[in-house]
Order: sequence, then C-alpha cells, then structure tokens
Amino acid sequence: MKKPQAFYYFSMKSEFGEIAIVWRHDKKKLMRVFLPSQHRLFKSSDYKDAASLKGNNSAVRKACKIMDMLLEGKPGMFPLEMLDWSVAYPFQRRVLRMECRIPHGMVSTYGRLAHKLGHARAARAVGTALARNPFPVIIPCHRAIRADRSLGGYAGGLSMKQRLLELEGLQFDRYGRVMAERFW
DNA sequence: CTTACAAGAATAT
DNA sequence: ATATTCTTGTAAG
Repeated sequence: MKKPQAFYYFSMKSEFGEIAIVWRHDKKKLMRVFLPSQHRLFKSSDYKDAASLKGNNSAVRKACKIMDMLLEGKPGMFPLEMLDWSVAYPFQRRVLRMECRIPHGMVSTYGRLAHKLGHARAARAVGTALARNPFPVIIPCHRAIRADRSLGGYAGGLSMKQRLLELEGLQFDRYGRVMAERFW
C-alpha cells in the first residue's frame, strides 16, 4: 500500500460516531468524507495524519468546523471550490451540484432532481449518483427522498438520514415518511 | 461491446 | 402495502 504524500486524513467526533475526512494538501482540496458506517472502507494507513501538518492546516480546521455545524443541523454551505470534483464523473457532478441547491430544511425527490437536470426519467441514475456521493453531509444528499416521501437510502444508514433531516426541522409521520408540504 | 445493477417512479391491485 | 413494468447512467466483464 503506497501512501500518497499529499493525502491527509483527519478524524472527528460527532453524535453519529467518528467521521473521517481526507484532505489533498497539494490541491488544498477535500477529497472525501467517510461516515461512521463507512469506516470499513476507510484505511487510515492509506493517508498521513493531518495532525502532522505543520502550521498551515488552517484549511483543514476550517473544513472541520463547517462539518461540525452541518452535523448539528445548522445551516451552512461548505465552499464548493474546496472540494476535489475530479473524483466524480460529469453526470454525478451535475447531480451533486444540483443537490447543493436544495435549501436547508427542505427536501426534493430523486425524480424532481432528474427532471431539473433535463433527464426526466433518470431518477434511478440520480439515486446511484447520490449513493456514490464522496462528500456526504457537505453535499446534502440526505435532502433527496422518494416521491412517496419515504426516505429512500443513505450511505450512512437511514437513521442518520432521518436524524439529519430532523435537525433541520423536518418531521416524520408514523410510517417514517417526511412530512413535507412541498418539495424543492 | 454487453450485462447487471442501484438510495426510483408510475401504475394497478 | 405489494407487485409489475419502465427507466438511465455506471462499473465490471
């Protein structure tokens, strides 16, 4: 296993558990976010510890601070130019960017997002793109649900998806469906 | 190139 | 609530 010189990881605590972020220092960009449920996929030995970053780790600190806010359900936008988009294919990039436009406290559906992208029937492809979201939480894929207002899926587990939405002020009915009066 | 999927949607029952 | 059918972009073969 080689260890790319410029890749650093930082592990942060949250109410959901340990969340790891991978920072690409040569580009000064965030490469990936690993949710607690994805810890199996995350190999810290593949990266260097961000704690070893001398002085100039302010960008990492800033990234963590924004992450913390988002994990508490506070509105905030991670600077999209600090994300390394090269990890995503064009269609996925478009999906992720569209996803970012869903306002805090609001939800959309996979189908509506597909429609906005000009692929009216690509709801399922949108779901796939979101399932592979390299930046969960930052890119709020938890705000995309099914047309019947059921949750759909989430890489971090459905309980985390529900909790994130609740933190944004959304409520659920007794069948676990989002009580949204309207979709974005 | 072909195939098998995936965090869907619409429809009917 | 469950079953059927229609979908599209991707990764793997």
